[in-house]
Amino acid sequence: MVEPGRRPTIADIAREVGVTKGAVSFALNGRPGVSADTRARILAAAERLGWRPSTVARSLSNLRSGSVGLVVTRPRSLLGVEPFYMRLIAGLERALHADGRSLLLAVTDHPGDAAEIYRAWWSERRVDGLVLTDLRTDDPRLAAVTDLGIPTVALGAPGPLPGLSTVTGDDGPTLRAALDHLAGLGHHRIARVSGPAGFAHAARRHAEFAAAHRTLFGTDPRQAHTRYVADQVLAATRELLDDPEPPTAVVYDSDLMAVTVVGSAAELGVRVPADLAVLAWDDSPLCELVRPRVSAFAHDVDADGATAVSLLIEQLRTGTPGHAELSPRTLTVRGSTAG
Amino acid sequence: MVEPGRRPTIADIAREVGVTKGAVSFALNGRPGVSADTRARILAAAERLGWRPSTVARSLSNLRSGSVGLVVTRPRSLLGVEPFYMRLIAGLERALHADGRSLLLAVTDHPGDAAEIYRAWWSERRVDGLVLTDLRTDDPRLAAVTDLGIPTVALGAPGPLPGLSTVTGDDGPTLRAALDHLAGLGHHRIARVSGPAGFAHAARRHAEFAAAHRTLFGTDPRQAHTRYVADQVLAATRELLDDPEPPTAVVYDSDLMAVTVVGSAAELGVRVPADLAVLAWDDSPLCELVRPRVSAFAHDVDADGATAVSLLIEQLRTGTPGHAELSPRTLTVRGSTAG
DNA sequence: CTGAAAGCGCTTACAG
DNA sequence: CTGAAAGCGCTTACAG
Repeated sequence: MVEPGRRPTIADIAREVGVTKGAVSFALNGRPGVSADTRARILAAAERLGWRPSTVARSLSNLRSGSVGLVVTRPRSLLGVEPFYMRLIAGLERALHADGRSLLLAVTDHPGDAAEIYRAWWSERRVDGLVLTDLRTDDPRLAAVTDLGIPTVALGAPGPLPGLSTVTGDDGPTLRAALDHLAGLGHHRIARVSGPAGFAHAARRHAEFAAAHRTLFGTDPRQAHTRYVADQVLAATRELLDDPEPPTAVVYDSDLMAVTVVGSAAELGVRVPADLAVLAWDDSPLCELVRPRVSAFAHDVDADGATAVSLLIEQLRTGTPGHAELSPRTLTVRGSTAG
Repeated sequence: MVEPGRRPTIADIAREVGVTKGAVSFALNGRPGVSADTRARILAAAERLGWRPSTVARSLSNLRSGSVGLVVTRPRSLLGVEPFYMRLIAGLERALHADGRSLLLAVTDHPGDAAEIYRAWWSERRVDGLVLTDLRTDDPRLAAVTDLGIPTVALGAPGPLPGLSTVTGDDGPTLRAALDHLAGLGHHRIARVSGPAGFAHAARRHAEFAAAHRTLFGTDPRQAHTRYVADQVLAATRELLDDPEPPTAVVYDSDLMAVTVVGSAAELGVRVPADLAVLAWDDSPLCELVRPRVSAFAHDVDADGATAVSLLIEQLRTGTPGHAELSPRTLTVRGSTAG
């Protein structure tokens, strides 16, 4: 008998069926070592009592927490509007949930805190592994996870990293496709506004865009680095437009950046797309909020999150990091780059 | 000696200092029962070894998980663009983190799943309590958490609920302020587009807006219920505008709704604010993305999350649910309701 | 194949 | 004030 309110344990089942707790554990975990008849009676009792395994008890035995950690190190003000993070979190949670795991989340405005949080999580045995995003050039977090030996997957890493699982992507083809699309519309002064150079992905795209531009036009493109904040994006754009030979098209490093510019076109003194074509890296419903709607390169955040999770789970099982590709980016043409 | 890679436990500290594990536990938790000298030596050893408590071990002893659960039951497609959820999650995480707790998150497209997830979390001892949002009229989750006896705080509940902590707000004054603001600009045909009637907050605001409108104008206002999806919001707006005496101002139930309408004003055949003034419930940077910028009633999501968390923690400690008020809403006037 | 026992890393009621 | 021991709910190596 289990008094109401108390949640049943394997001891209750064992008493009910008249076997040991060990036998119950074997039966419930589908391991050999218990007769078919006993197993059936144990499963029936578990069902009848409404037994579910205690996650913490199992974790303590396993020395595994069942959780995967993600530290989002972006300003809170950005988090609300930049759709990427919510989508990433939802995607990771879905993939982890499907494997009976959960996501441990921390949000901090200060990037330097991340390594400290990892250290605490690891020593408190809160996480079995980590998902890293927004890798920086010379990222201090890499040393931290390597030193501590935390199984980790780096999502969107520029390339394979020693000891980590990585989900990498080659942005070159996408950036060439961006240039091709715009050049096909008659543009030949095509600039780019990039995220902060401190981000590995921004630095890499910066270099790859330059290379693609040189191949196509034989010259270096104009590119600006800026933070993902509205007024700085507008300032960077204004500076590009102040050039004696201003660009007629700009590729932005996020959908939010591009949407901000299209929304503020009048203040910038340009018409989109007549004076300035605008193309976004990353797509989201934000791109459909402004007029003209914003052309964008979409990628499948859910799929990339699932890829990262499966690599990490595999690494937890085998001890060996794995590598995979980001989902490809596909262009959706809308009004902001109309012909 | 603790071999490298292995994380130290209180047994290591006990051996190092030459006392029992119990003494170590008392010392580390600041409880009486150990001499000042021993305590100091224990703390020093813990520091030297880099000891941190194992969360799962502590949870198993305490029979408390240290986690609070949130199930977000909105379509994933909405989650990316609607800033509220990411802000709520970040706010809850911050408040919980400050208390050494963590947020367990699940995202599901299907509202019916939530009660099932609560049940699983509870029986697996994954959570100590829950945060409920987006209460529905006759919400099946209420019966579930009451039956199971899960400590729960309902954020944005219409009023006190038996057995639950609640953070409630009176929307009446805000809706009257909305009408006053618009009437002050000369509007007297003021409609409202509301979220689905199934949501308790939408139903309540619907009724309170009607009451406020009757008080001010002596007539019932036109109001429409719609899902938080772009085309349905536009359809509802179009229907209002098709009236022989169309409204000259509309109050929308979210910033995203209002921004969608302002972004699509041309398709709707209206100029904002000349033909149609637009006012949003909830503020976010989205409101600054379109032109004209959208006037909105802001509230402090972070503060409300912190309030919910502190009520829940108090309830976990005392067993008694508490009640508090939502942060007040403040109007930011922008171009969409310019004079 | 089966069962009794130890162990995961903590906390705490209880006896000296 | 101090210490030895049992317990939280599982898993699993080991002996019958």
